[in-house]
Amino acid sequence: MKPPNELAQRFRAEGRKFTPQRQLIFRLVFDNPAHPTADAVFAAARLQMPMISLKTVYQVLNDLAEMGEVHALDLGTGSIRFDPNTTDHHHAVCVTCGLILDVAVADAPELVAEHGFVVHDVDVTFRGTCARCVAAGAHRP
Amino acid sequence: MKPPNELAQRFRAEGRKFTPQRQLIFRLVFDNPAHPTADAVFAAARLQMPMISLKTVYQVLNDLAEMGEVHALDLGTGSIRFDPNTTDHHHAVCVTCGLILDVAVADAPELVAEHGFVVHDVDVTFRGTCARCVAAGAHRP
DNA sequence: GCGCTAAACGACAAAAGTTGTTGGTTGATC
DNA sequence: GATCAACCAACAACTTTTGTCGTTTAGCGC
Repeated sequence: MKPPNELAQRFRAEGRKFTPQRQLIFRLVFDNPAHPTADAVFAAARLQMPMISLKTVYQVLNDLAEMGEVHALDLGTGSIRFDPNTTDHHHAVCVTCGLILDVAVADAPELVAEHGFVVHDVDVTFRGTCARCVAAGAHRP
Repeated sequence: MKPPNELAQRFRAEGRKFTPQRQLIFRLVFDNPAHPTADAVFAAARLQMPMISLKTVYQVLNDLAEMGEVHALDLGTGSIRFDPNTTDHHHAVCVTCGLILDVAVADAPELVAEHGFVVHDVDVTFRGTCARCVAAGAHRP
């Protein structure tokens, strides 16, 4: 995801308006490694802009996803999460605390080619317990 | 997933009732490679038992998932899919027709160990276009 | 600065998938 | 057969996400 000031340029270049709401959401998502849900972004946005609506947050996040500036992830946690890191990587989800880690991709599997399946995307999700939860002894609550 | 008659024994051994509804759902899911949703199972069950309720289907499928007899998959298709194949394998989802293929696992990635993350499960989803849809020229509708 | 036009905003409500509640019914066991 | 826990179906609630719509606002040329 581009930094907010470059995003502003891109929005204007594409004829989109660069509203204060969008500006706020950009700042909240940019360089945010927490993989927030739309609701989490909404809660954070509300603190600074109490009148912002959930619909606007969804709209802006979906716009960013359409533009390829963020990735919308379904990690099986019940809601879609947004990731400003658009480089190719996997995710590790802690089943205890919900922590989400970025994981580098090792090898692109050509296995599926045997079925004649053309792979566009590979979504890989590791589920387990993160280091902190292991240390806390909370393997499986 | 065990065959229905063995499942009946396990249910009885655990004190669960082996009702006609459960029996029907077992038959519909057993050896079914289509990865059906709860709603699809419901539709199929209805043909043979018109009075069965969607809640019952969910309840039975969740029971089976809890018992480890089926896997509940969130493949990003909007609803949970149920897979009687409980061996370790990946899935390939055709973004055009929704076909779901089973894919063998090549190697368990130890990458995450570097973060101290203990991996319980690895969910890998390939998204792309299946051979039939490629042949039909429907790469991206 | 000023006005025009398309776009975005917020409030409301609805769609889809899943789960909770409840009261009556049924299965397994003795 | 009698007992009792468990299951069943109907209904409604819940969560996440999206559609609708009238109003407001940003951006752009003058």
